[in-house]
Amino acid sequence: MPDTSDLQLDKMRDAASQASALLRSLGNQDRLLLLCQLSQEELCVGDIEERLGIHQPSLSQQLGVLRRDRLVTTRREGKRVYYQVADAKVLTLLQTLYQLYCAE
Amino acid sequence: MPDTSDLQLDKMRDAASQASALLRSLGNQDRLLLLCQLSQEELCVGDIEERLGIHQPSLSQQLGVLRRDRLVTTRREGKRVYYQVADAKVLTLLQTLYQLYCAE
DNA sequence: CCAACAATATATATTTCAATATATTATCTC
DNA sequence: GAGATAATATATTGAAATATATATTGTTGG
Repeated sequence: MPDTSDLQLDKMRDAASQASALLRSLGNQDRLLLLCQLSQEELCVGDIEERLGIHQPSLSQQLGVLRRDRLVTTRREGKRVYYQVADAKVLTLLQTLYQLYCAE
Repeated sequence: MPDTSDLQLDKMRDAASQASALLRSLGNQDRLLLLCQLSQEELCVGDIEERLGIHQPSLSQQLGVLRRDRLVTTRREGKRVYYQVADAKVLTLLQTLYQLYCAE
């Protein structure tokens, strides 16, 4: 029979499973950079390509990962596809990371 | 010749490189769980094993990763090795993750 | 149909994971 | 001080996931 501490451990494991999945999604230089861009404004693939100098197929692949993990959503406008951040947790984490690595 | 925006991009890339490395270090369920334990108090391997139910070799391997990435330090006391968190950024991130996944 | 924009496919190299086995270090007992 | 034991670390292996570069395909608008 599970006791209180086992239940707590299950909850911790569940939280850790979700949290570590998000950390892996962000744990790539290119994905992190492009999420930083998207956290400021909605952008299409070409915009991101130009800003970050990441080649298109590579960019599309990373965007595909973020789509799969439901961290971004897309909107097509003619030939262009616009991306935006779809997960509030991402924005919170990006803010923390900004403080740790980009602020004085 | 690099202009201002190139310099900014270099800085961003550097920050993203460091940040994404940290995210990868934390991006594993077992490592995240054991860092959560260590964020509360210094613990030896056996303590962690008992609390989390992770098998010893697996635990030692994950602790080895955290040592390699300089996120924890160790102190030997007789047969036991005590671990503690050595990186303030880890504590900050854990706090944010706690708010996102463990708080109501 | 052609050009622009984006996604997918393919191939290869690398990293990571998980399980098992073995080694190291320190303590204890005789 | 020579084993025996406890605590921890390392090695090994095979499978799975990820990264990276290039090539190809799909979609839309002109």
